[in-house]
Amino acid sequence: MKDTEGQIKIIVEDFLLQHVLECGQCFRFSSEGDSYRLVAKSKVLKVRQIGKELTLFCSVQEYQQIWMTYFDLERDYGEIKRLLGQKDPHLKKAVEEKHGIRILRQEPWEMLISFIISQTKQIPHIKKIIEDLSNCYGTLIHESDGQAFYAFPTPQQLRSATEDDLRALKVGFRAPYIWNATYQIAHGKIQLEALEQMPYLEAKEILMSLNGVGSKVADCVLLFAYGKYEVFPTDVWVKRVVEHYYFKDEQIKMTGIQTFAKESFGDLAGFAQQYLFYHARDNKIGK
DNA sequence: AGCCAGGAATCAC
DNA sequence: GTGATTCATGGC
Repeated sequence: MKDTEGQIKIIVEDFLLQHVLECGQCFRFSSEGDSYRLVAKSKVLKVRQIGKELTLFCSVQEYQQIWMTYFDLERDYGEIKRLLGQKDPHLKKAVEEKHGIRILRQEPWEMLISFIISQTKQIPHIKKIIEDLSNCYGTLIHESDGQAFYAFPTPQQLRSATEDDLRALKVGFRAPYIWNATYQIAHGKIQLEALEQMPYLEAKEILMSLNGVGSKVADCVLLFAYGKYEVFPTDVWVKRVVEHYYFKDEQIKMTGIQTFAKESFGDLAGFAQQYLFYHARDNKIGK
């Protein structure tokens, strides 16, 4: 690791910024020339990758306290990919194609609201709504070239939005879901920090007690914010790719997909899901 | 124009 | 308990 005037250079293996950011797990990033700019953890980060060299435009302290964990840089993805690749040829192909994926460690509250918004929406629209939410209710954290960046609003900040305010941001029928979840969290009815230490099913049950949070949204929060890697979030793409590759295009129920994933991928189901999802969506598998 | 999107609640049986 | 319908909005 080298530190040169506010930028860190590190060598990364099994890491490709494009895969990490564009595989559908996060929403607040944009491509800027040969770099990406992302907003997370109430920070704005410019980051660039050339070959195996990753350059982060931040201090050493910020890297060690935030981004090393955020990008999951201390995990051996080579080993994960090796184990998954030997399970079956379809997964092997997905892993080879999307070899640079990392499962980010994002913030529970932001993931909760983001994935409540995500239901039956396409990723570009999800990104726009999250930007609008942040611009309207979040804290100004950075300005450059006349462009302002806002942190994702805290529960307390989002409390100032009425249901109609939310509807104005085009969240549609999700407005009461977001409003209610914000109320529950802001008033401590549900403590998101407490889910960290809980077993998967117990934490999932609590998340699903929120209106508008079903099995898939809960699993996304548990995977992308809490690192519960045994989950297998099953959306339309994952359902299609599993049916196509493993059940000869036969229609399978959600419970069947979950059973299949648990038996096939075990503790690595979350990783397998992300390789399969990105691969399927990029190649329109099963559609 | 009609169908679908990183689904979930509600109703019908 | 399972299956169909409904829910906003935007992209194609």
